[in-house]
Amino acid sequence: MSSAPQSSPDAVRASGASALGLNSLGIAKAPADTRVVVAMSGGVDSSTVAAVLAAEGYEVVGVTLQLYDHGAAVAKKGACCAGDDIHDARRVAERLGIPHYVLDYETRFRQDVMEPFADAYLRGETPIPCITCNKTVKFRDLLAGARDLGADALATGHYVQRFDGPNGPELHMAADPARDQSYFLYATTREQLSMLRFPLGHLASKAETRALAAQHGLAVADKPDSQDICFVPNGSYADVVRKLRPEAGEPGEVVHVDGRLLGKHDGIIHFTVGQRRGLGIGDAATGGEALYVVRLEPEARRVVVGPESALGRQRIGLRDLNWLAGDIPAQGMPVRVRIRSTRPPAPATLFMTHGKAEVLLDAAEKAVAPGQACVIYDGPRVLGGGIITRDA
RNA sequence: UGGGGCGUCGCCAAGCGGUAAGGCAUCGGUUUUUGGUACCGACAUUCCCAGGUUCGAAUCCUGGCGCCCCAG
Repeated sequence: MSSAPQSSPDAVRASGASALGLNSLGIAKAPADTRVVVAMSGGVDSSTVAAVLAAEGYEVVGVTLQLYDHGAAVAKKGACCAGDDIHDARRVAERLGIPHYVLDYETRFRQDVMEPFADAYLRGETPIPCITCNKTVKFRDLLAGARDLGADALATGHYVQRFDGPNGPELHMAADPARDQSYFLYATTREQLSMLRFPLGHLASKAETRALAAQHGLAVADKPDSQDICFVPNGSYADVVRKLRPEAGEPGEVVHVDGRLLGKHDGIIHFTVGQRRGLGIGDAATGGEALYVVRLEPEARRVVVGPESALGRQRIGLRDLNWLAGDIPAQGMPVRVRIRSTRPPAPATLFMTHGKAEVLLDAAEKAVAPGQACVIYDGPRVLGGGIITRDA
């Protein structure tokens, strides 16, 4: 027995949880009387969640969202990948003997995730569709669907932890820092959090998840991790943008920060701040130094490039702030922030002035891209976050 | 057609008789539940062309060709 079943998968921090009669999901009911909807993507993680909860005796209902159809979204011949994953989810549910529903969310996914994704690129931003998806389709719509099904909780396979703190639910990083997905979930509201459960967040590694999957005899135990944008099958997100917004792809100029015209590009949507490769100015007199995209000027359809030294930014404006903690003092609040998912949080100060959130990094970070998320932490706890704006 | 300089990978560039550095770009891969970054690997049997000298030349000689500068 590697992982003791009695150790709660969604560890409840409040001492004496069991004394209060709470089950492993922190709900005051016996597992058999607790209905949990599991968002099953067809991958290892969510399948394992379903298996573990079912084994603990919960009344598990599997739900899989049909979000897109490759045949329609992008011109791709052959099988529908979304279909394969749905099939995998169904097989897991069958094996576990739990009911399984497939909800057709294609329309709202297109409207709430894919189109905003394309529009962001047209504005010269670099969107994170996964965050938009979590925020809308999953934790707004699916959560509502779970309520309609009479569920007590909605569980997912995300690597993030939820604790019941003194002032309500808290969102924390996963126990395994290498696997942590809190960057993608900062936009979850406290209300959503109260019903959400993340049973994998406390695991020490993904290997444990795969081991659990194998233990429960799941065929998906060895399924490769998913990566890249789910609705972009061939790696070319620009194709998807053009398909959704035919007016994208207007050519423009590539200009050096020192004013020199270096060349032309075939659409601002192909670029993001910090990007080095694919600038198409190899023959230009660059003095042999690497050039990066420093900023995008969508109005002029201009891509401004410069040396690595021109990439730093210390002040970051945020919009659409989601805040999960208490008041932000007028004189600012010392925090740590992530401006990309793969780096550890860096020290900064958060200011709230005239209802506008702004972050001042202790040290400049390179390649801060508008449209990306800036997630704010206090140690492992997620305090909130927002979308990086273009203004400095 | 007087004088001087130069022609090495797509771009920049080292080499100066001993068997083609490096950077940029490009391509491939790894990392990554976004984009991007970073990292790893691949990238001139050949040095404007043709002869010659030499055991051996991108490096020396001769002749072409092509650029650039100065003077006319």
